[in-house]
Amino acid sequence: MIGDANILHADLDAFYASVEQLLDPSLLGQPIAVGGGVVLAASYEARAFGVRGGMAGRRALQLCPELRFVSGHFSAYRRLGDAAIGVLGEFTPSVERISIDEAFADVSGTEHLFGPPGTIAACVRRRVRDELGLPISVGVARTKHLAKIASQVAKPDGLVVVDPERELEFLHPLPVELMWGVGPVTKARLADAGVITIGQLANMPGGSLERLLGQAIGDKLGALAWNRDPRRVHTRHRARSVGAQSALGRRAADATTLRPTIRFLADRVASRLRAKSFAGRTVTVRVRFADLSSITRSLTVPSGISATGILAEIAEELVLAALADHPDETSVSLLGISVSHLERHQALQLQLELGLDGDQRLPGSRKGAARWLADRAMDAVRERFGRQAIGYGSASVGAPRSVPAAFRELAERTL
DNA sequence: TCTGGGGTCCTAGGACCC
DNA sequence: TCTGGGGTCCTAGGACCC
Repeated sequence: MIGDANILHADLDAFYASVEQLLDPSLLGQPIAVGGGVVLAASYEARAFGVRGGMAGRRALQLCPELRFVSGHFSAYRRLGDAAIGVLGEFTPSVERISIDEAFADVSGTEHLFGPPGTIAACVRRRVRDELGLPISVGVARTKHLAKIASQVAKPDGLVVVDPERELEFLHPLPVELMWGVGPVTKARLADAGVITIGQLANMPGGSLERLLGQAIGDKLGALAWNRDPRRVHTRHRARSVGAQSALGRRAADATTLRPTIRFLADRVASRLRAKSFAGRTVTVRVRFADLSSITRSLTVPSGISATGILAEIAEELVLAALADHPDETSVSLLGISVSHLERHQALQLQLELGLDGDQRLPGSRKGAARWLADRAMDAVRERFGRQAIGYGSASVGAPRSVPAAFRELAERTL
């Protein structure tokens, strides 16, 4: 006996662009892009010309000369995204938020209150449209994977309910790239093997999928293609890493030039960690060169880090090591810092014992304590007066201008 | 045609331990 | 001295997602 189709996947359509069209109705029906140098989001009218998120603004304009660029209203995205997901939450507490504009919900056991899942989905769509003015597509199915595919098929502004008796009939004719985990590389590998549809993937001879894509991915896709998706909707997720990066155009590949950016990034990451009482044991830096090739270097230390200064020093050492390994590269186009192996931070204690730069190895280092206290004092000022109010000298001027700070904050996941 | 920022997961080799 | 096997951790790279 198979279960019922109780999983909803709700996804706001072209979210940022739809909000802009809501705020300024003269943009309705127009090809618009949020952003400037780079397209952060494009309306469906712009997508019809091939404009896509992440595309260079110049390229987008070539594809669509009528394209209008608008600067983003990021606080409105936050408010409206929260409100839309909040509508789902009025039907069930079992809501798993995936991003600003997307969530799963499990409506098992709510039928006596609100009717069958398809009715709930229609109601969610109507309410988001009536109360917030935004289009949202919803997929309903027995598994998360199928619900997600259904919402993609439903777009724009649609609803698709997959009958549990006809799941494979629905799934197998669809192209493989609709599956979660199939991107451009995997799609191309499958195409080389003559596999275009999910049904073809499902029927590949035993073992050939694993040989083509590796054990884990092969197994996973094989299961998904037969709609064996064991994942449940969970309401809470634990973050595994925290990071920040900045594109730099072209900067000279030397420590003096890069130090302010390293400070800026370390400050962002470490203050987010401290805000939630986390620390991390592994520091990873990413250096992208002018030709867009990139490398990473990482270091794992015995106990967690959350002080800006210590993180910045480790990151700088790693960046220097990376540059030393590539002496022919003379310019850097992006720097990133990320901290993983997160652990709960026991206030001051670990930081006191930490110490990584020279004499700080001594337990109970006064320098470590002083740094931690200075960081906390700065965090407190920012809490009252905002992030821009105060910063370490070099970090505060190191902020690159590529993307608004509000966009960074919108993309952050809560720890 | 040269693209932002914040994330997750997988692979593979090497070090190290038992 | 060379040989086996298994497990864990770290590092680097890569694909993918929103």
